[in-house]
Amino acid sequence: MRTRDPRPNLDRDRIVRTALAVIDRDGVAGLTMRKFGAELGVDPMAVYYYLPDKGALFDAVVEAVHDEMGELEVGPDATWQSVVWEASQRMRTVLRRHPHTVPLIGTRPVLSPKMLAASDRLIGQLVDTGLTAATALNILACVRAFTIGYLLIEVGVPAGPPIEKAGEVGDVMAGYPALAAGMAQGYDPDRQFDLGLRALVDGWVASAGSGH
Amino acid sequence: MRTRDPRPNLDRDRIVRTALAVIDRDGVAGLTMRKFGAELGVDPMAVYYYLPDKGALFDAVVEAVHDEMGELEVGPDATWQSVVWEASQRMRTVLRRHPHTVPLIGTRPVLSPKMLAASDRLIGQLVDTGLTAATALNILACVRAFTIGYLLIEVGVPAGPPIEKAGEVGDVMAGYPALAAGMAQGYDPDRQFDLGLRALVDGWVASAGSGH
DNA sequence: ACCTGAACACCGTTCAAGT
DNA sequence: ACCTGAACACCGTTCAAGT
Repeated sequence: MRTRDPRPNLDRDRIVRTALAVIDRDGVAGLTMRKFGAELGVDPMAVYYYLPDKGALFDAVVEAVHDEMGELEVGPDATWQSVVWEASQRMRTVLRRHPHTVPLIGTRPVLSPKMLAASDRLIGQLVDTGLTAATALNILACVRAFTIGYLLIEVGVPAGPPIEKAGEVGDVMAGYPALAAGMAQGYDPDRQFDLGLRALVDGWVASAGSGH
Repeated sequence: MRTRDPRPNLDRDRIVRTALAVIDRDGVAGLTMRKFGAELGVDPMAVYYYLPDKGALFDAVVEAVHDEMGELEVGPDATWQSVVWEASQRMRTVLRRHPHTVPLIGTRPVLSPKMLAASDRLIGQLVDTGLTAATALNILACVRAFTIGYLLIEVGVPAGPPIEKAGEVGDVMAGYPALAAGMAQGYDPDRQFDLGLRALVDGWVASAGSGH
């Protein structure tokens, strides 16, 4: 008895936004094309009119998440260190809003025009602060590796079937004194990350020069 | 007409070694329980006698790869920098032999006794060189993040269905001058990685002290 | 142009049964 | 103890068909 909307009730944007929402809620493995169709209120195969396959859907989600990072505005007195720092922190902030997408981001290097343009722009901004393009690319690759690698460990979302249980972590720690000592003060992932990022950025200056 | 071997022709070790070999050959998605049974020459369900499910098989593969890294022998004049450097390089070497396992390693933080013992040992070795346990854990986490993050980008193995094609990379680069300039000299992943790792290690000294 | 629905060729896993 | 085989409840995707 529902009136049918004569206009298409599906479009690429709605599909991608919904996919991201489903992944945020149910994880990557929780997004099946069949359940996804139900979520959208259409036949599961309707999605294939807009995207060739599930891989393309994942790539589109990766792009959507990257879009959420926006563009960096760089002041005239910015250093390359400040630009790199800001880029990394922003990536971290956005990915912590979408923890289930981290394995996707780390694993699907989308080479769409939009993604390439974003990289090109960022490298250009780094070059403007005095780096060579090659050095900019190098440090960006390293900082990205650190950022997503750290998030991967931090969120610890298994990509496949569930992980074997290992009992109470607290109990297990008893047999590993150095590990236990290291974790005695508790651990603050943000602080740890900041220390690592700072080391990576500052260390580049100390050991490799600033690109000229 | 074949004579049946009266002894079990399956054991956990053979299962795990074969699984790693299959993943090396066909990728993670190429390992299905049904094909895996055929590979082993048994009914697919035979594996379930030794491991509860596919996730446990993946965890066992992760452990097997970690085992391949072996233990670090640390001389009396070793610095924490040399220990961390060696641990990272060894991880990189082993994972480059098993590129398809990288997403698995990055995504399945196995907490088995063996893995915990290995971490405990390494932290202990770092403490012996003068670091506090907390600092050792922190820098280890950061170096691991960098190492697997870098490998993840480097090997670029899609975890899900195949990636959307983006035409010839060379052609596409035309519209992205900074990117093109950065890649003009070609790129040497080993050198890039070494620079990043060195920055991370040296930077830690410069900005956070050496733990006392 | 946009969506449906049946069909195909797969999956992982449970469970009772065989030896 | 160790392995089999049928069965269950799913998958992603193709393709012809509907409107």
